[in-house]
Amino acid sequence: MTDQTATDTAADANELAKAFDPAATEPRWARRWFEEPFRADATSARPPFTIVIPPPNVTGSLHLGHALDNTLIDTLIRYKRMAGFEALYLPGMDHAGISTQVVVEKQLRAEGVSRHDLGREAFLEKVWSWKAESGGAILEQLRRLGVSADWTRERFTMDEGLSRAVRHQFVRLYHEGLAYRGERIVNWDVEAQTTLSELEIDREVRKGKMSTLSYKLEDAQAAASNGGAGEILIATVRPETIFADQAIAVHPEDERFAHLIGQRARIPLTDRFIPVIADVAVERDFGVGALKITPAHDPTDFEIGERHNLARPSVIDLNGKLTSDLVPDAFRGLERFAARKAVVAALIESGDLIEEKDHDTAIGLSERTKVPVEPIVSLQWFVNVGPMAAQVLEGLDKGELRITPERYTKVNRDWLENIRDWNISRQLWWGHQIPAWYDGDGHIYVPSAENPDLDCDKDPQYAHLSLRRDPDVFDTWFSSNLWPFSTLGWPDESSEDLLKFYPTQVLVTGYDILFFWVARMQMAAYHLTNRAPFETVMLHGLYLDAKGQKMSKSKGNGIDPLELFGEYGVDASRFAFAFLSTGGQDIKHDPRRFEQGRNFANKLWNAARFVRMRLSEVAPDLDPADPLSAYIQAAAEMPQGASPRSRDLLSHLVADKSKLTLADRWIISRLNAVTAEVTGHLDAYDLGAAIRAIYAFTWDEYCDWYLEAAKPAMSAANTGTLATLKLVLEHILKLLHPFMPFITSELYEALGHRRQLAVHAWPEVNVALHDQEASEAFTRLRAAVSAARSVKNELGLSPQDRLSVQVDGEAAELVRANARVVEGVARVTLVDSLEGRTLSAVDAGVIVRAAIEGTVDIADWLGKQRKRLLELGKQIAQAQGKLSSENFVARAPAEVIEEEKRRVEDFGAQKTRLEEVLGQFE
RNA sequence: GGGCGGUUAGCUCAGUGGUAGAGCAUUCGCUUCACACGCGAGAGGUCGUAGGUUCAAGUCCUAUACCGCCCA
Repeated sequence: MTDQTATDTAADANELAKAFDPAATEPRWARRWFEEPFRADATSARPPFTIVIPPPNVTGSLHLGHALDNTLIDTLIRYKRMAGFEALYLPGMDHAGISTQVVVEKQLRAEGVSRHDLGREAFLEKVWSWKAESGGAILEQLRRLGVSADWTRERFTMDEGLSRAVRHQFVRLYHEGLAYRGERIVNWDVEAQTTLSELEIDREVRKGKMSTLSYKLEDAQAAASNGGAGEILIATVRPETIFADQAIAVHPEDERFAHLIGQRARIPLTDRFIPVIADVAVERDFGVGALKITPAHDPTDFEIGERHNLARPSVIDLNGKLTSDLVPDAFRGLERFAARKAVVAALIESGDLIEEKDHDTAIGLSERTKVPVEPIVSLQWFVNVGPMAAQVLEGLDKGELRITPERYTKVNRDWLENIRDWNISRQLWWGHQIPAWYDGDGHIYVPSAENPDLDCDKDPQYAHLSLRRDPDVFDTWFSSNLWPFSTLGWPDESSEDLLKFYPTQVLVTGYDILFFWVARMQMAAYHLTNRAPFETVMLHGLYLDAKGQKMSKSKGNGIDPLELFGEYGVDASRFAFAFLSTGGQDIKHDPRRFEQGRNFANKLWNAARFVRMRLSEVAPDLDPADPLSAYIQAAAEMPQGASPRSRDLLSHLVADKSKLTLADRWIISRLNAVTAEVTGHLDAYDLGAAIRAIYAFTWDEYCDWYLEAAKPAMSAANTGTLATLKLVLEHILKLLHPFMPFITSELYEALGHRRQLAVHAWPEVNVALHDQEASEAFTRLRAAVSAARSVKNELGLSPQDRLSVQVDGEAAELVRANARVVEGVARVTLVDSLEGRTLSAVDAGVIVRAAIEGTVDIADWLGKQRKRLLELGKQIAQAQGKLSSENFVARAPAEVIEEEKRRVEDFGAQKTRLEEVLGQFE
């Protein structure tokens, strides 16, 4: 379809639009890259370069963080594809268990329905239809972003293949003894009705109360030993849980309480007595120094309870309500926070509340529902991740995996070193149902290692049993941790894709999911595939709002990427993302960066438009037999062999410099240097530096200087200049393509190419293109032009006014030899001599003079020159100071010393001339 | 409590040892035949503070202040 599509384009219109219009260009390419995806070939001989997308959650649509992620990924992928790699950008999405279920439940609630009203099957149907909707929106956004993903390989974490991978992971971990079922204290989300892992909880400090309660000692003797006080005071922030108290704990070395250890005290509002125990976990400085131990409702208490063999009755149910026979009737059935108030009131009434004071309490909130989590004791599935973490740490030691910015390696390590068992079961419906079955006696049945795919209730060996499958599903990260290899065919280890594209080269993601996702992928990959899942982890910063705050739905400060795309264009947005991404720093939103991208796109568009116009004007006068002319004329890409390839053309051009002007030689030399620079930055994954280099070269050098300098030579007689114009522009398009794929593809086509730019080769660096002489000479010409412009400005002339100037200095001869360029660009006329008083501008190697006519106010000019003189004096003194220091001369490298000497000379010469110029006004 | 990042021009940010940069804003002048989403000429920083290392420090080290983030 390539050729057919190409017909309906700007390439065939006679002229490009005056301004770049993203809306007129982007949809066509976006559609093309989606409909004809960049397929990666597992059988190719090219070296692989793989990046798997951090799969977006199907909870809605993409935010700016995703747009940033995918821009960076696509830029690297497009670069590597051009550079000769078998580049695979593997797209897909995450079912995002709890997040998605919460979203759909919220929708249902708005309709007055609960998931239980629907039942599991009907509810899942709802979620799948939401997945289709959300997934479609995400896909559309990625499509608009122009990512060159291999859409034939799109994956979803609940695909058949990926679900199979999850099951294999679990079965294997179970038989290795790493996955187990046990009763532990877990974090319960009373709204979502599921457990949560540590990572799914946000800590927040809230204002609360700390209550000091009186627990009456059981016998009089104890009371006596307590200085007559018949009580022990404890501090708590959760008085409503006292009914589940199992002990009072004090620090073993706390003299205040030593005599009470072993005594018993009564729980207020009840008739039950609990022992006073000693445990080192008690903080002596907290409250009054004694704690009530409630194993079922606090993680620390749970641990203390385990050490002392305490029972762990629960008094709060899964809905967060007080329950159990232990709770007095008055409070039974109350919601936990209401219960707290009621219990406090009762304690005041009974006189057991000694004190209540303000206290900042750290509480855990469910990341998804924002509800305070309730620690509860429950039978759940866990993974002992210690051994897996150890494998990753070993790999990090061996340097098998690089993280950039490097500082995150330590963060990664610290987390792995202090890792705790991972609760992987969730009481949700949306997700991978756990492949574990139970019989009536509570025995566990898990598929065999030999045949993990066979359900236990279909396994003939268990036919005599009545098995019930665990209704729970896995934590969503228990599937996304397999993403880099499950998407490539694992557990089928002979999968062609897996063999070719795994391990992947880079993982690009925000540092905020280093623990959630990156570390878990590391562990799964090392354990299940015996290797690191990626060579490099490239972490970028978070995309913050203009005030520097995290964007969030609740704050309503989010910015929709589509709005930015609409306002500035996708290329401009991608430019901004690349430009802003430096060193993993957080990114504060700044519309000015998007404007810069838009302006840059327009600048490039107009440069191309200009070049194209000039070339088509002269094309009829050219001889098609000449290869350069043929290249210039080409309205369509020449058939293979008829036209030299562009890099050969460049070599051809510089081989015969007679056809080139100084400006041509200079820009080709600069192009080569910039190509080397950009390539180096891209290889180092420093996209910000790369785009900056391209931007500066395109705007400041190609447009501002080269195009202006080339204007006088744009005639049919100068095939060298015409070819240089086109060649350098095409190279710019190639260098820029990974960053701004739409406009570059469009312009490349408009310059007569049929094959889309994305599949062309990356420009090579060629030392033969370096031209020191031209670089130095053109720098002098630039100085002459700038000086001439400065003089015109001082004289208050309009740019179009012609001014006669006289040029002196070392570079005078060079300037005269290139008079046409200097006269054209600066709009001056070079003359040999001038009458009367003159006003001058001095720059490196040149002094440009113009006659002062009439009543020009030169006070301003004189002031500037004097200031300049002072500056020069300072610079010279500084350089001379260094040169006269024995230490400097003895220790500094020779080239640095040479540089300082050169400065003294250069500045000295300028100073002399300035003094001379000013002398005539003394 | 532990760890990390930031502090550079009015604003937002680049810049890891050798003459301080960009975009925007600002001053002056321009409908110069690619571009006013533009062109030219300017102005504007003792690089948070205090020490130190070095021939040489925005850049390396130490301390410190303030802002932000992560973990407990």
